[in-house]
Amino acid sequence: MASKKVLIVDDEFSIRDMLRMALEIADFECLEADNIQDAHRLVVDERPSIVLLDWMLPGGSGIELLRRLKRNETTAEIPVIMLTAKAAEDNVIQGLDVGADDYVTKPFAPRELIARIKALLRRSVGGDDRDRLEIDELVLDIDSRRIFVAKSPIEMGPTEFNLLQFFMSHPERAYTRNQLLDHVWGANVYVEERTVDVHIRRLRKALQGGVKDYSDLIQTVRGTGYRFSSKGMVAG
Amino acid sequence: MASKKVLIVDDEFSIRDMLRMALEIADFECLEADNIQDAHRLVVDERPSIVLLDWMLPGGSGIELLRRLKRNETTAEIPVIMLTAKAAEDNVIQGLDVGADDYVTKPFAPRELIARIKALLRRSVGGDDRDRLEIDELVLDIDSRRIFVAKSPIEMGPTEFNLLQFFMSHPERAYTRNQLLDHVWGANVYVEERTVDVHIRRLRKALQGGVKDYSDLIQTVRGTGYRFSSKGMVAG
DNA sequence: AATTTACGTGACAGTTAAGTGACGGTGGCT
DNA sequence: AGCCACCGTCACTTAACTGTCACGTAAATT
Repeated sequence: MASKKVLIVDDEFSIRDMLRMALEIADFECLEADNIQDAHRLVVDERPSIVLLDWMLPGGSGIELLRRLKRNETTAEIPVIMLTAKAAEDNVIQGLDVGADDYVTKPFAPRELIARIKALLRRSVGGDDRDRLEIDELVLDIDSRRIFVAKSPIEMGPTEFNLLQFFMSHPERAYTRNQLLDHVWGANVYVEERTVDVHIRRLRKALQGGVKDYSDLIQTVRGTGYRFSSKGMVAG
Repeated sequence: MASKKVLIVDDEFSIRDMLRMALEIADFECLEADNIQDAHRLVVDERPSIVLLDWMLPGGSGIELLRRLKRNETTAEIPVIMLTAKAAEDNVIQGLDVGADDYVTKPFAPRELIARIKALLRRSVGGDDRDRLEIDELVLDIDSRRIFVAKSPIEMGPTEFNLLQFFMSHPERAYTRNQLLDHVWGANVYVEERTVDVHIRRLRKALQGGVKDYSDLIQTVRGTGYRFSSKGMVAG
């Protein structure tokens, strides 16, 4: 198995260091962040297989990040393990409610943590989650984060990829620009509605680039927004 | 899963907020109300798939709303889950009598609540859950905002779509031009009555465009306005 | 049958929404 | 630092839809 990426989010250097060491011994690749902004960016850009999230962080508590991740379609599936001080049982409950998949109380034995990580990865990888979405000869490979048209890869930016992933997981449905912003960009980000148009255009352009032209899978719904649909596809 | 609308009726902001968060993570679309009047209006206008109803509300207790909903034919089918303080066992009995479909006592785990919501939706919706209106081979798909005639899509403008959606939700009934303006264009817009005629014509034309001609579902009621009716449809 | 009234229809111009190309800014990478 | 990819926004173009009119036609009224 290719080594899996683990994102460590903790503001204490010593803890990160200890975790990194334990994880690397267990053959995981490590990413680190000591604040929410970096962490979120790393999740989006690097798409780790799992996130270890400390509860207490400067600039917004861990639950804030957790909410953001779970609310966003493209990051919600990534398992999150909360790291929490022993006393704060309340937080555990709260965290599990918001969507954390497991928690470990400090101080913890690295062995235990790694066991839990492996358990979660087994669950998420082995489960019913499919790692690719396809329509006709258009294939979106979630694991490698690549798009193929008739077996050959086509290029697009991360946002276009996320947008397409969202569309392909929710076909035959019209979405407003704001809904797309919520699902693809994440709620509580502030960007103009019209920005969606531009990314739609970039995505369409990318979908034209391949051997086959799939750009009209993305349809404009005037007065509303956009829709992804394979209905009425012409064979050939 | 297609996202379903859930109406949260509770006067405490914190509870609403918590519920909204949990529900959005579970991919539900949320509506909120903190009083009976707003709640009732939202039920009628938005037609949520389910209502979460707090027992204690300012301006009339939750049971009042429950009665109103269950008494009305068009809202009676919407499942209602009561949210109730632990002590008040009596209320639960009373609520179930009046027609609540389930209840959850506070404090509750969001996971549990979501499980119940899903259970109820499964029960009431049955299998595949798409919002659509259909008459014979004419299908209006609300989710994708498309019209199909005999499975193939036909084109029309937004206003025509809205008009048809209104007609198909209110068949067998004559409406004056002004009523149509109110319902389809919205009150407080000022347009000429005759404008309706033009859109009716455009809609009829669109309904002729498909494989089958459905234009005479829209009938002129001379001296009054128009009516959508499937009565007297000719087979073939 | 003539007249009046209401609706149907095609055309038109103003308005609004979406498509598009360009640009500056940012952050990662070498 | 310098380069590169990408993002968000803007200004402008293009396309689509809207509302209204003028005129044609059908139905009621006389």
